[in-house]
Amino acid sequence: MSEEQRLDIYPSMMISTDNKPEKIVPVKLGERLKEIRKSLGLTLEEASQKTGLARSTLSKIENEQISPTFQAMQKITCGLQINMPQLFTTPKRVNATGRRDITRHEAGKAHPTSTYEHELLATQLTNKKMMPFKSRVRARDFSDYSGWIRHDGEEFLLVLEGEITFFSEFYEPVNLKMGDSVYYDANMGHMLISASEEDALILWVTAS
Amino acid sequence: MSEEQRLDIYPSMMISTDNKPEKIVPVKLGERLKEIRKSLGLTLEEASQKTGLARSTLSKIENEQISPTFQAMQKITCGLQINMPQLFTTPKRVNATGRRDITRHEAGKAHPTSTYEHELLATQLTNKKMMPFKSRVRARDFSDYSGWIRHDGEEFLLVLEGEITFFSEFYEPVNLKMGDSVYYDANMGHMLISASEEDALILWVTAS
DNA sequence: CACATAAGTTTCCAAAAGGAAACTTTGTAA
DNA sequence: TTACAAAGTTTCCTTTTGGAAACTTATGTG
Repeated sequence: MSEEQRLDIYPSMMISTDNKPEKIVPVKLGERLKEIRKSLGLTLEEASQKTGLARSTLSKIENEQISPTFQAMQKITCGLQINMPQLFTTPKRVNATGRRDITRHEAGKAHPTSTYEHELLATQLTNKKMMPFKSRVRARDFSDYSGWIRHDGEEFLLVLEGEITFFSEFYEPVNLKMGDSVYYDANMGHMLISASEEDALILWVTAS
Repeated sequence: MSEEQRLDIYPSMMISTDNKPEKIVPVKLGERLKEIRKSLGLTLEEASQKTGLARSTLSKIENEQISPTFQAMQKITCGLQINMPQLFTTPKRVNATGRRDITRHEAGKAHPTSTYEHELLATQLTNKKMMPFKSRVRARDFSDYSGWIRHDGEEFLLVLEGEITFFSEFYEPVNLKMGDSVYYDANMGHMLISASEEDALILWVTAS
């Protein structure tokens, strides 16, 4: 399969990349931190253990009694596994909201090619950031392809059934069994073939 | 829980988060500040006047001799008319290429919470557009949650094992069996519980 | 209800940040 | 090269942060 072919399975993939300039409003850090901690279901004590900051310190930060040092903030973001900007931005609700699209088992939109049988998921929705589909991998050999597959964005792949060999431009081929997954930049040449007796089934999600 | 993000499922989500708990590298704040100041063509003295911080203080911050307080950082961002995130993110983040991260079956990074057992995938890569993880759904009831889960971005969910009930703010609850999937806006309130005898296993991919 | 326990706040002190001024370095002109 | 000014760094001291423990406030439990 050439790369044009590959691209044609991305019809509704015009992804809304409305990168609005992040307008950061000075936010009450303490308040925000408390929100975050609560949303994680953590007590001060637990947060203390995760961050390495004393629970008294966290309390004071949350109540705006002190202004944490950058160091302290790093401990917080790192310990709670969040990123800095999250501490300053209150999650905005500007993007689309309220959409939902269910795809029942094997009820996706079929899209066969010479090397795959794709089953597109959530095709009712357009303008989505991700494009999920299941694929039955029929290719068995290099020669089933006419070259590297390559396109914009990033791709996540999970093996649902069987086994595949994942080839990519800059890495050794690797075998992936059921349950294994790989995340890669899709502009790096890639392709894959079934390595199991039955054609493998994979889940693919792409984003650009 | 109110409308804030349900952060516990977004551990290493976007920019900058390294996965090492203690070994924080992320930002050389001082270096970054110096870059910014230079690019504005300001001397320490001028920056001092604009920010209200002593020039000695600015010097020490730039040379990483001290860790500024949040207050100081606000004075900086405000005085120099920049956004907080600019201090943490190096602007040169463009489309990466050639990255690849394999996660073997059940070899993801565990991240248990009260309602889920998450297994984060592809955690070696940072700055990715998507965040994939598998989750064992332990919640069995509404009451296991303290409110809608809600956060930025869009989410794709595929049931790998068992059965779940998917609740969302604007739709009737719906049951999803193995192989079923759903795509939705994550800022619409949502939550889910296992409906099968065994706790269900799902694949989740989020993007924002 | 009193009691036990967990969650959160305040106190107190050591440690670190922030500011004024002294000091050093860099750049420029004679 | 010296003289000088501007830029940047370090010192010294005051103010503030951050941590341990005492204290107060919620949340059950029998």
